[in-house]
Amino acid sequence: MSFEGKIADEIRAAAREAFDVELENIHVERPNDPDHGDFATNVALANAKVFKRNPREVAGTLAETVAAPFIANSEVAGPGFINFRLSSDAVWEEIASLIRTGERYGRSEPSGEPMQIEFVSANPTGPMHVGHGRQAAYGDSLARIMEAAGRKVSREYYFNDGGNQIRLFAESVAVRYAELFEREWPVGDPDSLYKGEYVEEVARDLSEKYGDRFFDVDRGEALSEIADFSTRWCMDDIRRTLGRIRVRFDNFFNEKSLYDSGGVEKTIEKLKTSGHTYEEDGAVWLASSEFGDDKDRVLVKSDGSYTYVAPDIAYHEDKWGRGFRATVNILGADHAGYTPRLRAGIVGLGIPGDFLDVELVRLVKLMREGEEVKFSKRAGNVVTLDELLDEVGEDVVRYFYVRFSHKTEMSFDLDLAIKQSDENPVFYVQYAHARIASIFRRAEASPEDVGETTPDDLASEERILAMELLDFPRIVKNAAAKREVHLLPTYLETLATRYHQFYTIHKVLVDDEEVRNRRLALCAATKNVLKNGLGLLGVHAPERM
RNA sequence: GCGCCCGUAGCUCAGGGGACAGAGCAGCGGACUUCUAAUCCGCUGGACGCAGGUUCGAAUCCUGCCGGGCGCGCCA
Repeated sequence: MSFEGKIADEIRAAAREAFDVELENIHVERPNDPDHGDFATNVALANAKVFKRNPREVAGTLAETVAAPFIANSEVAGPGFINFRLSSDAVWEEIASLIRTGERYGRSEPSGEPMQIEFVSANPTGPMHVGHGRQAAYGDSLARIMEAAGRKVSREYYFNDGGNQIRLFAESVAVRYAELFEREWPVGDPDSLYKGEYVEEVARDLSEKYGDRFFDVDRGEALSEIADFSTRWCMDDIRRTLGRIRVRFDNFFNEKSLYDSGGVEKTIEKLKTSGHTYEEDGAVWLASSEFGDDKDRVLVKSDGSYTYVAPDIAYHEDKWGRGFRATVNILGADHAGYTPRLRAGIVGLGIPGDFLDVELVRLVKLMREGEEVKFSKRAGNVVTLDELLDEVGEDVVRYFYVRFSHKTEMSFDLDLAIKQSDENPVFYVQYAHARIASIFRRAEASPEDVGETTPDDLASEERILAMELLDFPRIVKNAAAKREVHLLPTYLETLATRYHQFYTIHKVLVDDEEVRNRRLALCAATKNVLKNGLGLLGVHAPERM
């Protein structure tokens, strides 16, 4: 059990003993100011009404009543806080346990329902751009954190390989393809075509593989084959890029399979039967406004084709059918208005609305030379994730993406990112790890070999470092519960600071064996936590820098 | 206009209803004969957007306003 939990138990017992009061929700926290002890609680203040006494007086009595071997000292401070200081033995016992636990330190026992996290889900109509990158980094890190918190997680990528955008993309490729043979491929509206350079690349690969055969077959058939080829090309490209930043998926789910299996049709029929649809102007509408949407939405267009939401509802029904009961959808913030209609469809099928649990990731504002770079996929002026990775490197990119709350708009200054890449906070954290590795090389010892050592009295920097290390499991749990990945980078930077401060003041490899062993143990513990923490973000913990 | 999100140091951002609001970058000044100076220490820097409310106590919770972002297609 954590120290917070143990202290809460002690206080509960003390309140019972001294005041015959049963306390609930005892809040124990780590104070910002080290002068306020290792832990503090506001129970006397928060429960002033229950105690019907002066908070300072209550705190004084509780502080006196609390008696446990792991508490070295408890005292009243300020308006009625109780500050606790742990015994060095108790702290050290935890550090020893931390080292023994190794890579499992910070991980919880399996608990909770299996969870499915859907993220990225970028359409295969082009390369991943910097906005997708943020969703990929956030989603994958969240998945890792959830797993550490004990959940079983399935990562899924849903991709749209049918529909209007795909048709447009296939036409775009076809036009380039035709150009390679100095022929024309007639299209409706040239302005709506995709324009990136990669379109030409796809066309070139297409021509290399199939030659000019698409001029001889039926246009619709040709286009369908070109669409298959082009979407596969893009998905391969996307998978390769995801691999670069160490993002993996358990399942790639394609929209087309829902058409092929008749799933979309079945879902629409079910919605019709349930009475939540109606026909108007030749289209089938979902009465989504009954379920909190601003207005009703079209499911089946008057030309018989489906809107995007139709297969997506079927997809979520499929998720439910596969037995998932806890899901998270990670979407770009530009999809905020889309959620209510999807939820309406799900509820219309009799599935609980909270089955659709959405986490919106704010878009990335790209700056170049102080100017915002506006981009659009179709116009082809995107900054791709690959370009960014080429320029600043995988660890920097992954770390930088999740350093800030996914809820805040993030501006990514490309020039600054390149120029300052060696000042990026990720190196600060990694450097602490590399420094420790260097010490163990020098000591010809392995962090795993560090046995039990007595704490003696810990120096201030040693104690502060130790307390920070012991906070790691709580940070992981909290990040999982709040789905705030950025709490980890924030924590890791604080931890690295504590280590660098310790390192500057105390030499590890001293002659005094007891001191040396104690400091090596702290190094081993720090190395372990840094590695585990960086691992949750998909960032390397280098042995040398 | 309606809905969701966001306003904290010059910039990028942390901040579990509590004890003097923090970090990094930028600026200024120090510290390498010593386990990696990609580091450390100090200084400068703030109406926590504004106004009310709840509370013993609000950057944090509630309401209203102001400012910004996104959404409001038979696009995805």
